[in-house]
Amino acid sequence: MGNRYISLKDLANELNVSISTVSRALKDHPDISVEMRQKVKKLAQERNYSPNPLAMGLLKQTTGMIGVIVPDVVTHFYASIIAGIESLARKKGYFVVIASSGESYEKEVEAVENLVKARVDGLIVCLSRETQTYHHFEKIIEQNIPLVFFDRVCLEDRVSCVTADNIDASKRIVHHFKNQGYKRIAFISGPRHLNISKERLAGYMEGLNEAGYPFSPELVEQCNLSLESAKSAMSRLLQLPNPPDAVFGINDTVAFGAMKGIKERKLRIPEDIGLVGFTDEFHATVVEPPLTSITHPTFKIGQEAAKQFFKRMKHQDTHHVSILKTNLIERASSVRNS
Amino acid sequence: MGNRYISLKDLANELNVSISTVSRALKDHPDISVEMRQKVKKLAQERNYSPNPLAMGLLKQTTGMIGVIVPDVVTHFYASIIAGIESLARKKGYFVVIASSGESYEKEVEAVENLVKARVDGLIVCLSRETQTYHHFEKIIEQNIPLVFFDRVCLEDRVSCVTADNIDASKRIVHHFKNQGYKRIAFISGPRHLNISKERLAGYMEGLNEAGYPFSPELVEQCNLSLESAKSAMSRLLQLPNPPDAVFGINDTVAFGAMKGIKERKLRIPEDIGLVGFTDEFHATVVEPPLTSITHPTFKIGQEAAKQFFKRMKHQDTHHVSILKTNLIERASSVRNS
DNA sequence: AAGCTTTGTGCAAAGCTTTGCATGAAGAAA
DNA sequence: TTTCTTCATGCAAAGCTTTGCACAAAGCTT
Repeated sequence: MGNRYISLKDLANELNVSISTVSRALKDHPDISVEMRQKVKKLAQERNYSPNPLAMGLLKQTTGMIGVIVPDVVTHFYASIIAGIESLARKKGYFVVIASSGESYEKEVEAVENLVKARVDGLIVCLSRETQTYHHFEKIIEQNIPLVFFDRVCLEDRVSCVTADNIDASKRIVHHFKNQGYKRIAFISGPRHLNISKERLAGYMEGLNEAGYPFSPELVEQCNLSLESAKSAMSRLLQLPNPPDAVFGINDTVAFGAMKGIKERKLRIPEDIGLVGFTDEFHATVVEPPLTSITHPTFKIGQEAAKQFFKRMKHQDTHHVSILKTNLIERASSVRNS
Repeated sequence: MGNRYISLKDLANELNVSISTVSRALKDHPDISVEMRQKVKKLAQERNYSPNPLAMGLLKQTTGMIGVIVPDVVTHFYASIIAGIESLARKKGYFVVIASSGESYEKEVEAVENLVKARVDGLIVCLSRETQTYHHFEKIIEQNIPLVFFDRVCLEDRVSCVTADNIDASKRIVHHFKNQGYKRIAFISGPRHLNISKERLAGYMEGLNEAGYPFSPELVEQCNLSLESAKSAMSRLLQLPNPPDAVFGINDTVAFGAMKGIKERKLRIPEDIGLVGFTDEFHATVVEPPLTSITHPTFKIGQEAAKQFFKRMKHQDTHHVSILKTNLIERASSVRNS
């Protein structure tokens, strides 16, 4: 019936010893006699004692919580990364508290504030698509609170970051298209200020260069990373006087948006137009046709982010940029002859 | 530089007043003079004071955390429900801590223990597919810890539960198939002990009855809710001497597994075989052909679960079974003539 | 037997907040 | 001037754990 948890005090009273004796006995402190230790442990077991994390936290000045901020929680990409973070956190006895920015700058700032007020031990963050100023994170850095970014990152010179090798990946996509005989390769990018946009664009251009293809500015379209805006971007590309015969979308949602746009025009994939996404494994296989894509090792990204986080927890002045290798997996959406 | 948070003590020292004065001033306690209140508030603002939740928690015996246990976190269905829970929790100043059972009974038990040790204020749970005994939850009930189940539920007579109207939904699926001219309707179910299996089977049978269709036991297949096992179940159905011309899968993963099984045999959907899922909105639209399905109001389920949770927090001895209406959305996978 | 070491426990502070009760001063009433 | 209010503020306990230091008793040495 009683809701109350058993405390050291309760055990101490019952055994007629002091709280400190109980505390030490439970930790096998050598000062305590062996019989006492056993007696205490037995009772603790019976009463189902577990130490109060609030008291511990107060003492140790730590909550054992990691705050994670993502643009949204329902996209498989983020859900899977969160799962990766959590797998490591749990091992270390930490909890993960998730906040969603909903791709909004204001909500991101708010989430940071809330999590800090809740005294999380640190933050793991993927920037919202709107975020262009970083005061809120600079404050975190000044306060010496561990901070790790992944995928969409900033302040790389001061905090740990985990990203995919975007340049290399984009280059490989271009080469893959070339191998499959595609000639005019378009790129649907995201907001210019995001590192993923910059890096993937750079890789795309390097790839074109290496492939001996000309760079046509009209083949680079912008979108805000939403499905709808990606679909419009695709439509614009298809309305070009000289439309592309291949498209590379900057991330999973964009790839789907592009696919919808293509299907709407009754064009065939991969015959009329090749499509490659920058996507996580799961989504790529569920659509029709299966999407050729650079697949992110999402779970691993999460784990790496957590790893960097704990490294930072140990060593105040550490930070590190992890660049994870990606995989180009060829599927039906861009393979013409097989 | 300094990592330390400002405490009431710091403010008190700086102002040469006592901690209690500061505490009361911040809450506009009438005992404190107006000037003092203003002075304190100003300094608190400047120093960016925020109360330490650990100390508050210790005092109030509450952590402001809700533990949520789901079979997995990457499935859109659960992710979206969690988002629903969180939206309400956040409003009330609570945090959500997520644990995944991975569909394993042991891990579920472990998750319950861990969350209780972490002193969550209560639990919102969807059972793992393996869970058949409920000791771990009965213990929670005895300890008077608020508990709410959703989707896969148990102990309905003692705790709040949120489910879809499974019987009604299943009936509607059968009628829909009949309207589309399908004659032999199969059902791929899950583990028998789960309420969703029982209820959806019941609805299926009632539906057949109402439709004037005979019930053929061989048309009810069992699977363990994994994609693979659902695919095998589908294969078994297709190998029947008299195979079905319509299939209804018990949930989203099963519907996808069935779809894979059907495609593998080069059968056409909906021409050769109709398919209806019990799915959340998102997945249904991303596959090809788009899946007719009973769509769960996932976000709303989460919100309702949270609502019941807070109701229980207020009133010790409350519990309530919420049954949410579902939607049958007709899409290409089961519509023959349109 | 006196003094020293060893062994086993207890005290109390720190970490932070809230809140009932006490205290002190100032002002008002007698 | 004395006593009683009133007003503003401080004290201390509670909530729980860890840990440095103090203390007491017992056993040992000389």
